[in-house]
Amino acid sequence: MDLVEESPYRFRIDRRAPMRVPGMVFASRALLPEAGADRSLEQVANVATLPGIVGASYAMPDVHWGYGFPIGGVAATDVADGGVVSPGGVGFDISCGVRLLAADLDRADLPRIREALMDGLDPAVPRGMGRGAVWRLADRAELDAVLRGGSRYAVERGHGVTRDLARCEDGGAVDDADPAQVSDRAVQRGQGQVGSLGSGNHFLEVQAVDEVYDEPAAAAFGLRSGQVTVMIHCGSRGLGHQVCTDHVRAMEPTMAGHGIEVPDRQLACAPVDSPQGRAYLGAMAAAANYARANRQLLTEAARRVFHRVAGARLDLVYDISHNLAKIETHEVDGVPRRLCVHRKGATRALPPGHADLPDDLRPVGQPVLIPGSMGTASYVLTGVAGAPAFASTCHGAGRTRSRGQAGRAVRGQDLRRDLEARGVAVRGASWRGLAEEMPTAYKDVSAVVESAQGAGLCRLVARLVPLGVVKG
DNA sequence: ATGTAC
Repeated sequence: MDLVEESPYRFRIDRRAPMRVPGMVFASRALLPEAGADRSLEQVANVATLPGIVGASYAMPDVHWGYGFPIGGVAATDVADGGVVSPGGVGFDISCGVRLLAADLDRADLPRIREALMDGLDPAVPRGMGRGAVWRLADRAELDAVLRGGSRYAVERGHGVTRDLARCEDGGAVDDADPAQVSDRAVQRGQGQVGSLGSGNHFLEVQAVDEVYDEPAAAAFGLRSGQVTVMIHCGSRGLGHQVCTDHVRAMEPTMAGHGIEVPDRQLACAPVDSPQGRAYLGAMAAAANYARANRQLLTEAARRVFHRVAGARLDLVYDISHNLAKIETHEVDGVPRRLCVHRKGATRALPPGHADLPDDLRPVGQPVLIPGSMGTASYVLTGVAGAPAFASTCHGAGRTRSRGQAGRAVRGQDLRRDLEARGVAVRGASWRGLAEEMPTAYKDVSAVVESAQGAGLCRLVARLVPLGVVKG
């Protein structure tokens, strides 16, 4: 893949047929995916062929190989110009995302209560493949209420406070969810998983604010140096996975009829303005709301433990997805256009002044939450004005080695011992799952966020370090 | 990510 270095942190893949736009990779030279080991830059070029794509096919500094689209990819299509929506541009874990809670505790309080907190969280946070959930839904009607209402429905039912919703993307629920487009099989898989972490890179972590880079922004977010925080990373579990599977299958046989040809079967798509496009977006919104309710219920589970063990409160800083497509208006060449912005392993980062931000955050910009790999730092960033890539930035460290490679390279027991020796308490779901998340299977998250800032995508606000991890 | 292949 030929890359042209436009400036530090910015590499172009020149347009050549059948690409409709160039590719644009935001990364330091050191973070660029290794050719041969990872085909994600070919995927960036493939995405550039999609009907209606505008600007460029973008890759964030944590880009790596994914299903059809790269993880760490952003693509916007023009709805009025035959623009498509593609389930592969969202990912299997629809509205997977991160929520950050701020405790009224200081890290100096932690040594004496940390083990009690971790022992309280361990049984209170359902996790692992399949297995258990905080909430048992009565019937399909109640699941439909979750699919329509997301965190708003959870709060209505007493799982949270109204203030939480002001600190959620979309006020806690995406509009236009269409539960009728969610199959019975997806419903069956989702019925018993609302309020569960899942597995893989999902976690609930007790952290401390280790360094503040931007005091006014941190203060507006409700964060101060030394404060204890809780980060929750999870998604839409089996329900979101089934929605993706179902709608890829439904789109495949309709593509020729829409006159769409793509270089990779995994780029299955349909015009936003088509029956298949609308069906997917309705189901995707429903799965997104499921993921938001999931994070809201896990928040309540953590709150109960912090209250019982430490008499402490947890206030929501923000909840943001990094796997989602949204219909948004952006200026393209000075003209406002309705775009379907796919962010897959990429985080929306609204700039200061944006109308969709709550009043108290509007002067600063949207909080962007970046989880690191297990045992390493996480970051809080904020959006900046005039950024490229339709107000998007990175989402995490980004894998460099597969799950299988990682699982063979280290034993979970050894990894846990190393983490505990470095002051990180570990409550895992399985030894194998722990091993697959070894930090050396990931890029350096600090280098990723520095590249994202260097590329003009966002600004650093604070660094968080782990004290204890409840691992999916 | 995922009842890690219907």
